Amino acid sequence: MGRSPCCDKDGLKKGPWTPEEDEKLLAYVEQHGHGGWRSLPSKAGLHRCGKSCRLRWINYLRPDIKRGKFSSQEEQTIIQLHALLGNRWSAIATHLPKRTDNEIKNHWNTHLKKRLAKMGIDPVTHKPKNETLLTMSTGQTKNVVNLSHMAQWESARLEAEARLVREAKLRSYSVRCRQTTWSSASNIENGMEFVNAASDDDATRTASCPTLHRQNVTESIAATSDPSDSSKGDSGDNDKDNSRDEDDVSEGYKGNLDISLEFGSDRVVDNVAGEGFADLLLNGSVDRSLSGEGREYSGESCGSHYLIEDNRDYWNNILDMVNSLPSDSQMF
DNA sequence: AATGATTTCAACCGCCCACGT
DNA sequence: TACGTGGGCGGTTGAAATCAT
Repeated sequence: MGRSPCCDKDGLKKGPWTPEEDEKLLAYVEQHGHGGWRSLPSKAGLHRCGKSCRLRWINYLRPDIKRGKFSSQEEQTIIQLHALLGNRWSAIATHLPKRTDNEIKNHWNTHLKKRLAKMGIDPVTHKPKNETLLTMSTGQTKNVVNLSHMAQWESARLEAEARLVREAKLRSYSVRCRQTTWSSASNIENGMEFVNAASDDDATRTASCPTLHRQNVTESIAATSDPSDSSKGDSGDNDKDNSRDEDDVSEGYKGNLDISLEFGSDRVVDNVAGEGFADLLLNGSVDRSLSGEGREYSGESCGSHYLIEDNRDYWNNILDMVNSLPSDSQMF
């Protein structure tokens, strides 16, 4: 199906925005709010395409935008999220408050990508690029190699989360934060927490209510502390408090994981993907999040103590590697 | 100081998806 | 169900800024 252009191209201005145009757009948005971009230009007295107006607002005029140099913390976050999410800039941007996807994308392309390349890491796959890397210290090499494995695993899992969300949405679930037994155990293995929210929109808006789902994690662990139970899988039998629908979701989650790469709506994935990870990266940072500080559970209760240690070391090393790099100017 | 090369980043473009009719 | 529309996304472009010679 074809579609008409978003606007009549004739007579519309392109290129850099003038201060006068900015003023008009700002004034209009302040008075009427944003949205309705197609009709906005004529209403605002702008000879611009609606898309152009939207972009200008989102990337420049929006009041909650932070401009200027990226902090090392922000750069770390971008690198780590890129390892997990790839070029999903909008998803990455949701974890960098006040930064736009465009800005992040530009920063990646102009700085971070080169930095990783300089380190011998393929910025696309986050895998070591050549054999020279093998001469690095054993631990570092191991961790870099692990990155791709973990990224692939996480991608598959996040896709499964997305599917779960879609299925849940279809069943008209009410919005809530919850944890399935399976996801609790596996997320703890990775030092991460995820939420199976019923609505992707609400999953985005309400974030993951970190406090609440931390509690849920603890509760779920307590309920499934017997490794034999979790190894049997959760079909609802060992989680009597859950509704039938929730059991269905758990089943779907487990059943779909292995085929998860076949499907996926990026936007849904993005929404889901970010929640726990944002908490991990921005609030707890790696050390705190992975060390289990202030939490009740232990990795061993899930039979995965070594995984926690492994991943913690792994991420710490990634951070160390990034931190050890001099700033852009020194490096390049 | 002049000039060419390189880098940066704002903006555009085309595509995709969700939603309404 | 098919179609039209709006909004959003990621890739790319090109002018401006910066750097190197």
